[in-house]
Amino acid sequence: MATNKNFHQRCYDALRKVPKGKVITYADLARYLGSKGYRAVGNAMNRNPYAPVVPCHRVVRSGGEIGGYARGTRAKVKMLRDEGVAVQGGRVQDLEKYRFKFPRAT
DNA sequence: TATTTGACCAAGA
DNA sequence: ATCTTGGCCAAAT
Repeated sequence: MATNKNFHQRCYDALRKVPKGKVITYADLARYLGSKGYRAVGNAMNRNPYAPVVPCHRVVRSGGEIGGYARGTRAKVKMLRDEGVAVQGGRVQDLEKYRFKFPRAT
């Protein structure tokens, strides 16, 4: 079962599956892990920025707002735009369009 | 072991 | 629209 590894580790593993040009919300990520620890997810990112292998910058808030980032929200926005995500007014436009959905176990 | 912290969320005033 | 309050979870102190 997936609950063996540490919560953080699972966060990184799941986040790694998010393709470029897509984003995911903290809530969805937590929900995918079978938990409601939205904050724990963000905490994991903040504490352990596994650098390039884990695209922490693709995680945004539920309302489409960018949220925080270890190196500043500015940098986060910049990267998202660079990946093709429309960010304006401090939030993602057409969140539903860019939102990534995890495959579910069959 | 207990308390604090945080890149959050939703609802209320 | 902004601000406050309560809730939620795991890691760090």
